[in-house]
Amino acid sequence: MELEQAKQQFIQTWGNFGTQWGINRSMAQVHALLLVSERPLSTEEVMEQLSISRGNANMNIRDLINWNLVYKESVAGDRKEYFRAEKDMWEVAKRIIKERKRREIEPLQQHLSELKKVDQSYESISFVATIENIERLVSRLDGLSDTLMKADEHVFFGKILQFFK
Amino acid sequence: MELEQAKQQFIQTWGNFGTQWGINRSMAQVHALLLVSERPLSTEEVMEQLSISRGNANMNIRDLINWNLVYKESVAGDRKEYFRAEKDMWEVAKRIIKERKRREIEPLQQHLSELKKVDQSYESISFVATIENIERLVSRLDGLSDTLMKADEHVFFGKILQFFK
DNA sequence: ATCAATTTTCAATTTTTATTGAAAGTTTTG
DNA sequence: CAAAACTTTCAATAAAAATTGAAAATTGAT
Repeated sequence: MELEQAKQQFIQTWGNFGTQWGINRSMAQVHALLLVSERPLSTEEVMEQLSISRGNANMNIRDLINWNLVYKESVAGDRKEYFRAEKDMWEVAKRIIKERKRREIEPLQQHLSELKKVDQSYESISFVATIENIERLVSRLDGLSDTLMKADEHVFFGKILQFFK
Repeated sequence: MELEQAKQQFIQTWGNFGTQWGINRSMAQVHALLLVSERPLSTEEVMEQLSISRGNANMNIRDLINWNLVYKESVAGDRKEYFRAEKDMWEVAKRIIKERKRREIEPLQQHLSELKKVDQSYESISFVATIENIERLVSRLDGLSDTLMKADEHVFFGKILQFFK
């Protein structure tokens, strides 16, 4: 397979994978494009290579910057902004986890904790038990993700695999 | 807050949370409804309580059964099928992980491995390196999920937290 | 301060995804 | 085996989400 073809393939695959995890296709594709690009790209280049509109390209690049997965970069003698993706995938994973935690897990925990304020009664006992069950699970996975974010990749996987084999 | 109100709230929250993770709202809501229901429910009851159509209720219940999160249950003297959710949330998490692994992670690994067959050339070196980086990350997270699925909840979190504090 | 280059916004539109509901299929009962 | 009870399917429709593109805003060079 030719390199350009393989890159296109990757962009498609990454886009599909993204949608399955609640990330919009364009955003995942822009991310993929920047991941496999040797040099930083301008908005124009992203538009062209993915055949998407200026607005779409702009918004998704901004989003990726907010997720800390893409950086602005300036190119000498050019006024345009250029963009470059973080390529260390362990870093990428940590940043995605960090953001999803902040945007989704923490609000969920907030909501769950509110729900426990339901009027006490015989019937509400098992409801509260279910909510607490969910809370326990969420906070454990959350704690695991903290561990993951703070740890160095090799140490993290090294120690865990060691333990369970 | 009243119990019924709290249950409704939970159904909404779980539905929203689901959509953020690529799970369709109705499916997450049916799951939530069954999670907080004391007794198994029939398709009719699901339809009524969530105000959704028969087709929608049926399909999402089937899906939940395929995800191993919901069981059929028969009620004596009633010909209808009734449905009950798995309420041990640690089990729920393990089953979701298992299914997403099978449906999404494994195909992704397959694709990535194909992409490495790109024509070798000076330019393709860094592309292959990026793909290998992603492969390494995916297979490590995948291994972690295996560990998680095999381990007992308390042992798992006990040991991991022990290690990193 | 001007103005061309560039970026951002957002209402309108398109595309994708989810939902409906009625018809077809299946199962169970008498 | 007829027919009622129940479940499944799927083409049509509706709703939600993503995308466009042109206008507005911003930037920065002179």
